[in-house]
Amino acid sequence: VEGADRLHALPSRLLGLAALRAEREVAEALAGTGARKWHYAVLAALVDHGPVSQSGLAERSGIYRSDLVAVLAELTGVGYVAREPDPADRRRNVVTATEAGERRLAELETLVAAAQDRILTALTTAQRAQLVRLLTTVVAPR
Amino acid sequence: VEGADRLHALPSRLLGLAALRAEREVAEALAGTGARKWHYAVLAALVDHGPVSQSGLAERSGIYRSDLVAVLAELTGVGYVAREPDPADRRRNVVTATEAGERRLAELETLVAAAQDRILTALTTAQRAQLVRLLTTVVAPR
DNA sequence: CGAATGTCAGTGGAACTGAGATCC
DNA sequence: CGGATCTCAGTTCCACTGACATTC
Repeated sequence: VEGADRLHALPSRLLGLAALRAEREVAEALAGTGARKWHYAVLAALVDHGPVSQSGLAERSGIYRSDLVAVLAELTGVGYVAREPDPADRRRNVVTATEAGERRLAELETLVAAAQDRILTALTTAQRAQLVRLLTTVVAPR
Repeated sequence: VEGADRLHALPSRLLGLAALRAEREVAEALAGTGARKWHYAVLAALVDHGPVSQSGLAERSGIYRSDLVAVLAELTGVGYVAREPDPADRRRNVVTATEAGERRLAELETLVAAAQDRILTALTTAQRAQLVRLLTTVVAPR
């Protein structure tokens, strides 16, 4: 029988390990400025696509709409986003990134980008692109 | 400005998403027979490399020494592994896979393999190998 | 009415920490 | 003695669920 290392080539295991390190790298990078990954995700989603309702924002950014509440409370508390009732549908809140929020996003952007670089440090530029392509395919809705 | 989708091409995000789906797929596959991913990891590590102490097993399989205790309790409880004090060093326990454990591993193996297949269903065989190669490089000790 | 929205409380799993007991 | 090993208790974080009030 071959001395196969079942664990070390298992895709699900490799994904878990890589994701764990990536998560940590990002968290560590953002921790210095008191931000967490959802702060970046929410700000990026808002700046890239404009104001939305909370449920729409949850869908865009991937956060759960329950957990979004706490994140928005933090971000509005420091003035990075504004949350106002939608006059057209009073069930909804319209969430908008403020100018301070856009500046904050730019700041976080460099930190996140540096973290990505640290995560993929062992890969060439072409390999990084390929990895992103493969992962995008894997993650794509069936 | 380009309408760039910062989030959708972010490696750390893609890794997190893919890992989450993979984790779920494996958990779901194993849940049918009452196993969890650590059961497979521990059995595979034991069968592939032979008996070890708990700390060695923890290192091999990636589980924490603290959490390993509970997993071993479950596996010894149903007779898949044996845990005996090491006569040469009585601080240690020697953990061994029983014959029933080897049969159990074979059973879990097919379930786990099927889960991997479901995870990577959108990729060709060559792409899967490439993904494993890239992830292995990313995860490799620096 | 049913359906959607925002909010809150809570669950379960996993990674991780700290401390004790035993033994080298 | 210092250091390693096993064990237990507990913390923190995150994805996720369920329920509720309000509004469409």
